[in-house]
Amino acid sequence: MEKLLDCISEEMQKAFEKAGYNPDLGKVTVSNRPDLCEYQCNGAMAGAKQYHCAPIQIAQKVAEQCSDSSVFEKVEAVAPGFLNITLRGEFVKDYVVTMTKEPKFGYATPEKQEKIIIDYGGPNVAKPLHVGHLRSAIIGQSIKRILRYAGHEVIGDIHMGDWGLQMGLIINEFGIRHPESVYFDESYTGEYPAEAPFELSELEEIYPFASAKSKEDPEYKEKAMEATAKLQSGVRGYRALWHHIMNVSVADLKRNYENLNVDFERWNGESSVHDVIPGMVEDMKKGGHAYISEGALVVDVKEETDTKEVPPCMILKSDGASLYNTTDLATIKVRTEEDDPDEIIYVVDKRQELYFTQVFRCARKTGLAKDDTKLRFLGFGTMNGKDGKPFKTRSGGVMRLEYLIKDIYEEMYRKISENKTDDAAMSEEEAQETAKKIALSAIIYGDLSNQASKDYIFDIERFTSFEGDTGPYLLYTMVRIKSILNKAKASGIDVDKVCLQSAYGDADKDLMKQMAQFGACMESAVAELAPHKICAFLYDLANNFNHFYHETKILTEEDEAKKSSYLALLKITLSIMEESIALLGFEAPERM
RNA sequence: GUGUCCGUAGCUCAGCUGGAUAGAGCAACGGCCUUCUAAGCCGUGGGUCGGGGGUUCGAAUCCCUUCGGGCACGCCA
Repeated sequence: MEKLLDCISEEMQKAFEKAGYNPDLGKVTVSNRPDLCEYQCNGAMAGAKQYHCAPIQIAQKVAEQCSDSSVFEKVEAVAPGFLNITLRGEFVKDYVVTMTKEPKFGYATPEKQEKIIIDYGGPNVAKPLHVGHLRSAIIGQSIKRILRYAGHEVIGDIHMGDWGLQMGLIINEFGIRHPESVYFDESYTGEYPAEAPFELSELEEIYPFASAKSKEDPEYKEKAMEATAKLQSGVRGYRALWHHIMNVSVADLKRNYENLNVDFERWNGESSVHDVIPGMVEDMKKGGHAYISEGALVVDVKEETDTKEVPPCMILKSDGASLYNTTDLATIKVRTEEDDPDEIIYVVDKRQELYFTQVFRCARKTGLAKDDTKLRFLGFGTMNGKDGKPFKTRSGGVMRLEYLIKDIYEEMYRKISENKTDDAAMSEEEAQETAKKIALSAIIYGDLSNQASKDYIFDIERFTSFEGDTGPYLLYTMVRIKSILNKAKASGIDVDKVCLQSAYGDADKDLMKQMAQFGACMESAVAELAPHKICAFLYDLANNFNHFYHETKILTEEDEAKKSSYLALLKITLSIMEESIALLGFEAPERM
């Protein structure tokens, strides 16, 4: 359905036309002076020059044309030329009623349904997820849900780091520790054991150990590189070991991402495009795009309009090895051939912007990506600690994502246990489930309510205090609504039959006006890939609701029509909130 | 050095397709629980929107300049 502001603007445009002015001037916006009016139109001032008269005169003439509108309750011309608009309660109420009858509350989804791949997550195999992985996961997942809501076909691909030197490091170190292991016996031709020869904990210990050692010991690093080469060339034992590493590691990654309510349709990584790299490189050479520069194979990606120097895109290092750009290009090739997406979105640290500019240009130039495939870089900022520097643990180390989640969960659990205001005590199981939901809302909302592209400060104290503009505040609001609806049911009211009657006062009218912004909110969130717009909308909605809640006695209301209308309003508020927080990636408990 | 992003209340941030008295949250202070969950609500104090020019009837918002900061800038990812 049409957005609320568009409906109002159309009405205003008619008034401009009737008054003899250009209808384009009739654009209406939400008032920035809510004490004066609900909506405003500044077109009279914009048009003053065009019509060579004082803006207030135009405004007055237009206002006169609005007197018998079914939309406007009141339109006032105010100096120097504002048009201050108040809507009819009936109009707002009817709009909201229509919303509830439409799918997705009347949000008009884009006409063209696209096939979109989102590349996010980007964990490294055999390395625990740390806080640096949080943003990509949460933002990517939310965008996936938002785009699906808009009707697109969306595929999430985790794009693991599972093929480079890190794997060689692990295999090499494992070989040093277990030289007798069958995987290193080159004469062995039998089946390898199905069971992995290590536990996750050992894997997690090996990698940082090997990584540190390789930096100090060149000979050790040489061995690890040899192991990498052997793996990549297909040595059986190395491949078998690699599969074990993958299985153990991926199982753990899945578990961790599940805790964040994050999932992927594709668990591909660098390894999955390894085989297409040689052919791709050949094509680039044959096509005349790739040439040797300073020993490395590169493709020029400069453009005339550049305001800065854009270095060439490197395809192979001077030692002939592939690198990050190579696998990303090969991934584009595979995706184009297998999926032929309309768009690929990369949810990656914003510091990689230049690299992706190079990769995108190279992919276009060499024909790996079709001209009409959009390649979009969505860079996110760093998650900093209270000191404004990248987030660290107290001891200065990198914090594991698991521990961060656990800390917040425990704090939540403690609060729930303290807060025994409810008549029936929670079971242990319910308390844990509830704490989990609240903790997740705190983490996700804390992240998504910031603009993705900006750095933000992740202040644990603030996030565990849960007051004000936070996820738990939203959940609390929803739990309140659920509680009232449950009590209404218990008192014998058929909650399915209640319906919106009218806007009785400012509080319920304001709440309805806020709901009516849903379509516009979704539209901009989709267009700009901006979950924070949904956060802002939700926060406003919750504020409006809480204001209404404190102004209004609902269950004790004696006028049945009013009571029914209020209860209907609660139901709509709740369902809009439920649908919205689901797009962010969390859900509300029954009580808290 | 080049490019890029940012600089708004004590702190963390909105607002930035130009509009009327620049908004939230936290922190501070003062109210509101015998009545639908006080993780809430209402109120008070707090800002020359980094500085300086310009465009405009009107600038936090657009342009220029300057200062301060982050980040990136060919063999890491």
